[in-house]
Amino acid sequence: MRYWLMKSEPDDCSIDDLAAMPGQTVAWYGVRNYQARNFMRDQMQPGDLAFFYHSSCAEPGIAGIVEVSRRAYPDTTQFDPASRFYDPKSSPDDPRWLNVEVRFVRKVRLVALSELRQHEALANMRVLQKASRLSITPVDPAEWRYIHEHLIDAR
DNA sequence: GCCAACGTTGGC
DNA sequence: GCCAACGTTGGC
Repeated sequence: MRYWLMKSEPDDCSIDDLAAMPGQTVAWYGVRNYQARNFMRDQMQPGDLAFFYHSSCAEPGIAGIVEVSRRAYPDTTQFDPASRFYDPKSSPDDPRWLNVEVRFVRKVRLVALSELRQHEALANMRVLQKASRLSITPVDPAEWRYIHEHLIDAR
């Protein structure tokens, strides 16, 4: 069982959008980066937990907790010419892109990126590194606990 | 809107 | 296989 941080643009799908979905689940389609794909394919398992992170928005930060609810399977948008995620080089026989599915667990007060930066214990988090663009990153269990104890459940 | 970082593409 | 050009991400 592992911990993750998953970025979503709230204009696309916010934590509130996820909570409002049927079954409170969403397919994490559209990942077109091999490192992130490999995390999904090789490591992410149902039951894994993740910070749901709002990116590319006015207040970037952790907005909620989600759980992996389905292991990786072929991303259907890669075969859809009408999709912005269409990949003409991928074939159904040998799908290049996969996605997991995640389920809403809970919303948390927004823990801003600027706030995460203030904690020495979190300095190694991938999301805090300069120009960190990877949309799915592993989170160390100690960091996961620290964020809960000091930033989410505190106050 | 700017721009740094960095992944991908494609010519050679 | 190198590497320049290009596109994208995402904080600010």
